[in-house]
Amino acid sequence: MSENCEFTKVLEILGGKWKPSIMYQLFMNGTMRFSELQRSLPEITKKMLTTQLRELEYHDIVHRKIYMQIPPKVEYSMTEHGRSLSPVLMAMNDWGKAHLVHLHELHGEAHSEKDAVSATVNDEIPEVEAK
Amino acid sequence: MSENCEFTKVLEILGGKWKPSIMYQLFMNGTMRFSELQRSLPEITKKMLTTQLRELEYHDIVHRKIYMQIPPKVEYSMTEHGRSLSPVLMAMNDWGKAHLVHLHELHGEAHSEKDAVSATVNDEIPEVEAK
DNA sequence: CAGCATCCTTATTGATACTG
DNA sequence: CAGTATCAATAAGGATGCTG
Repeated sequence: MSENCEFTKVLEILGGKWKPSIMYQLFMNGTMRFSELQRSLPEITKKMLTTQLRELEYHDIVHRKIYMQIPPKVEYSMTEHGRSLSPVLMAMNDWGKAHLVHLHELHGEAHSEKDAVSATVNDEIPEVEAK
Repeated sequence: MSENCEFTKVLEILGGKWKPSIMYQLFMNGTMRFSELQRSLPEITKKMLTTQLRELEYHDIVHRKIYMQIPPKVEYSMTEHGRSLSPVLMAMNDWGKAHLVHLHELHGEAHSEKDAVSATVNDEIPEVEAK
């Protein structure tokens, strides 16, 4: 129950479709400009990138350094606090590399996962163990 | 970019408001019945618990063992594959315990985080470094 | 007991156009 | 360049009641 709260909060911070990817980029490259991040994550829109960065900044995960100049220049980097997330990110990344393959073997890449979940069938009949 | 895909997929699997908590319970208690899980996570609804468990089952993270009897009895447990997620869960849990406190210091528990993010202000003026 | 079906509310993500 | 603003679409989450 308290555990539940922990995980929920942690997911608020690093959940979201792009946050782990953004953090990973910043871990790898150190300091990055807005446009660099956008190039690294080709599928993210400017709006989403801005939103996610603002949330990460709010949680003191990334630092935003604004250069007062024309044209504007803004650099993002992990904060001290943000760097403490490294083990979590790395654990996720490692697991992904090691185990996502397994899922592709289970069900081919094709169909929507939601449909597949709904379609769960029971062709399994474990032993009947009376109460 | 490939990294992005990794993280996105991993979040599909362990993202969702309750999945980490469910998995954590199963890690701690081994095998649990549906009703036991519900008691452990008092705020989850039956619908959400069912949905999340089905998704975890689809991804071969939890095993669902059905006893053909009246009244029904269903037991959930982590699969072999699911147990490989342990490092990720533990990293999240550790980080939560160690660093969530820090956030409470930054901004009091009160206001909605979304509002707070929107209200981010710039009273910070870093050095001006021309291009 | 362990769900499923239905309906509904909120949150997240995205496309597009405009701005200092 | 680094954003905002607006609008629209989709997804996630939840309340409630019914069922084998």
